[in-house]
Amino acid sequence: MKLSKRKEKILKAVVESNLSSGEPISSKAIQQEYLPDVSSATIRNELMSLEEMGYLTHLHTSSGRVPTTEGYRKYVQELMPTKKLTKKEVSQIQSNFTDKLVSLNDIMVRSAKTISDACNYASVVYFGAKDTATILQIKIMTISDSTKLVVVATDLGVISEMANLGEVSQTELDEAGRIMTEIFAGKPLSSLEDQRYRISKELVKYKQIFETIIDTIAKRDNTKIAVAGKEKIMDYPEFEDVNKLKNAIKLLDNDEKLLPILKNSSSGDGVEISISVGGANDDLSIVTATYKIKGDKTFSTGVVGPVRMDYAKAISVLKEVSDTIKDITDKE
Amino acid sequence: MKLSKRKEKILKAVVESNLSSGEPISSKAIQQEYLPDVSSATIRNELMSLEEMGYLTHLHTSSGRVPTTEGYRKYVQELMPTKKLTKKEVSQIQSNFTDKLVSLNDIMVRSAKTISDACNYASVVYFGAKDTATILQIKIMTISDSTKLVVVATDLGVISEMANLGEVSQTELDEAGRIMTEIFAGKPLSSLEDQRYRISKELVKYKQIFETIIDTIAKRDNTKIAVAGKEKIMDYPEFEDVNKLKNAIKLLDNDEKLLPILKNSSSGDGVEISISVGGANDDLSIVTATYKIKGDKTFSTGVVGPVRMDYAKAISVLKEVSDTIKDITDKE
DNA sequence: GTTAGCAGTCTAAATGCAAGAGTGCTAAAA
DNA sequence: TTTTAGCACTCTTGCATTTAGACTGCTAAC
Repeated sequence: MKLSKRKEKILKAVVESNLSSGEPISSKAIQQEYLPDVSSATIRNELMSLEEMGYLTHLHTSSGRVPTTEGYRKYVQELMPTKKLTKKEVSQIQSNFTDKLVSLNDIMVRSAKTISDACNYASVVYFGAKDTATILQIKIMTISDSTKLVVVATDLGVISEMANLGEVSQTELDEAGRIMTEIFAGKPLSSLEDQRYRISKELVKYKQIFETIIDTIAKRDNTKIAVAGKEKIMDYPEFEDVNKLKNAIKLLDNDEKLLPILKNSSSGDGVEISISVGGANDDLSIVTATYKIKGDKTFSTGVVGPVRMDYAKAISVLKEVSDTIKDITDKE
Repeated sequence: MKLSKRKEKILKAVVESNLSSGEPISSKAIQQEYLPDVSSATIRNELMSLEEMGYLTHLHTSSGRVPTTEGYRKYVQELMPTKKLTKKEVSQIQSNFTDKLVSLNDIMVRSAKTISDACNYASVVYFGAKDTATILQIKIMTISDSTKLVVVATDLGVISEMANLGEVSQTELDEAGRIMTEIFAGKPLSSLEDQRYRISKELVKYKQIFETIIDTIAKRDNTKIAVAGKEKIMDYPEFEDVNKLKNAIKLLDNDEKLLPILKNSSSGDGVEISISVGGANDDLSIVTATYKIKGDKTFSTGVVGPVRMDYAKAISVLKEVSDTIKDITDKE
């Protein structure tokens, strides 16, 4: 439904006022600060109408208006001005990616840190590409009698993990690596898990080695999400409430909870905003930007902050970071 | 100063009551629950005396007594009963270390998780041994044209990290690895940093490679402390206060703040208790256990919880974990 | 369609009161 | 000298009441 110009102005005023102060706003204040040309009574009428539409709400009879989640959504979708980052901010972001990133983990961790620093909220990075990264080569190296190092090189970076394979000669390890490379080269990383059954049946000789390697890589993959800047959101006034703070931290510390939210909101390509995510976490918003790199590999970045956060800035930062990552990974 | 038997009993009663309830205790309650043989008036006199000595305090005229930090200290040092872990608890702890640990990181992370789970507080692990681990071998492997994998094997486990060394042949890498092994084998890990100047001067040919490797390993080493179970302490009632909660989380999220506390309290060998650590963090206690493994390498484990925590249990858990780690590392 | 004006509602802060908890002191008992 | 009973005193906590102030919603006039 299309709002009248004046209703748009008023909704915008309510949201922006709430964004900066966190307090409800009265009809009189709207008149004084945003719309001096009409009377507060007229604004009151409009407010009532916007409230009926579900964009605003009322805490009690004599309190000013605050936007509903719906109101926020309308704002970010239709009314919000875009914000351009300053040159300084852009170069600040880019400077975090000047040295070459060699492991998948590096990219995630670095991105998360960069985003969080740039917009002063917490940030999450989900590198969906991790599952679909294309395997290039698998090597196993001898470290000590029983400890071996498994290295999986992919088109997006390298994963290396120690594994305890027992006493196996380097010759055998080389062969095992060669065979695994033959089977998996060109396939996505996730195929390691998927084809576990087939492999262990087909290649009886190295069954034990394969299984250990698959377990090791799979285990390593458990930390799927990089989170940065948790401490940053603690200072926003909405988290003066202990329970809200606890909820926020528990969410950010828990990959299992975070993942569905991230995956869900990043269904489309591009920027998506989820306001009031999670049942108990009414006070958290997540702005996500999902991009494809190297063709079809998803890369989701997100800013996690209070519902009244600077959405415009968050979006700009995410776009900048995503573009930078894209540049890096596609260049190679 | 030695306390009379009765004063000891009363101090013990106040501390233990406070430990379990978190509330101040009155003279009458002490009489009923701990010392039925004397009147509450007598207890009141003793309480006054203990207060003068600095072990107890008073929130206001008509409130019961709570222990001071000094009182807690006296308690844990002289009055606390030792607590034996149940068989179940012991095997629970040991079961976390059954599969072989191959990297230094593994040991830290696993220990932290185990401790936190066993006593339901947050835990920190500082593997001082990391700096002094003896280097056994250094290898550099080719992953792609420019990306190489640096592997440093030590007596305590392996460190592997990706580095961008540019286009160098495997032959050269082998030689560089061989030379570095020759120089560093038998020396502590920290010598990599320490001898940076000497090396880069002595071995001009591989200077670039050496420096990159040293940087890489040093960078990796930045995360010196493993922290686990942050979310566990959030549910203790003392952290209903937002600021206390914030302080606790900020401390646990900040290695730079944590390290001096850990290093400091683990100056001696064995168990140490720091109550009310950090200026603003009056409500956190850290119980640390520091041990030497493989001769002279320090390994500090710690339990971080509210001041009124189950110290006896924490100590037992730390001892058990430390013993287990010692077994593992010394066996090899 | 817009506005002024006002009654009505709700909050938030201040005030006062009563009940209860626990101490500190005194004087008597052991 | 130590212990105890008893009581006055202090402070907290919870509750009810009041008051001032902030806004709205409605009505009637512009």
